[in-house]
Amino acid sequence: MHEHAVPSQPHPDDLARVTEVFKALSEPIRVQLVLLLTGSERSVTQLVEALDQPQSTVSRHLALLRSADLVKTRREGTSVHYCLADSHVARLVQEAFSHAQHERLGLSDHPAARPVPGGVH
Amino acid sequence: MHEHAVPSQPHPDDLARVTEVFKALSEPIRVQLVLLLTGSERSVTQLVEALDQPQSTVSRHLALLRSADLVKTRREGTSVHYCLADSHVARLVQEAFSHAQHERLGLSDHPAARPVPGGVH
DNA sequence: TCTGTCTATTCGGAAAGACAAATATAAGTG
DNA sequence: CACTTATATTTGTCTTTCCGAATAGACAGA
Repeated sequence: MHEHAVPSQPHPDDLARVTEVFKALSEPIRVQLVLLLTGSERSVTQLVEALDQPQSTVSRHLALLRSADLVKTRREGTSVHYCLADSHVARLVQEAFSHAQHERLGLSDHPAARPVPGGVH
Repeated sequence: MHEHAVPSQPHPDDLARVTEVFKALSEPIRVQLVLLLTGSERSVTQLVEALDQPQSTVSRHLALLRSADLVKTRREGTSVHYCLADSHVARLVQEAFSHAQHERLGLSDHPAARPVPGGVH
């Protein structure tokens, strides 16, 4: 298994892109936005309500996610609906949570990705 | 597939941990350090040479990675050897590069993770 | 202990990023 | 056009983070 590997000297564009994505996901509110958009699109209003944060704050973070091409928008009348740009981000975030969960549950090293439905409480 | 999912309202500790990890990986030099440590441990001197950065800079970033429990150290005489704390980080970074590569190559959405050996030049 | 090597930490300044109120823009309604 | 709703952007302030020279600490050999 694992015949594939990124060389320790990666393509500069890839390195830049990777860090851009990680930076975009380095704030709790933005990770939460990604989670909320995983599986279903949502309007800004819905996101503001879900996060209970000022509208300008949510909008600003959405703008950042959009400038990183992690989310797309669709206008519908006066409201704007956001959704994930592709499955990449969701997958990445999913995996990160899987790891965090394992750590929290005291598991040493995970043998195979195996998150729990509902997220283990 | 994909019966598992993180709830849009994740465990607070997990959210904190996830953003901590993403933040740790949001700088090019730190991602490069992880790449260099993937598969083999390295001394600080080796890392300094590989990255061609001031020793204090490399050491400072290593310290951050260590405080995030992403790397471990082993002392050997006067030198210190770093290695990844577990397979989580490597996996996450690996996946991020796989995504970046796909994007760079103009592929729309990847159907299944399938990185290229050597990283595609 | 003195010296050289290797690594970690400190420190001051610069740059980047976050916050939220206020303001601007866009679209629909009458 | 006037008005409302929904979203975006501007603005000033504050916090965080980064950089790297300088300094400190740890270890081995003489």
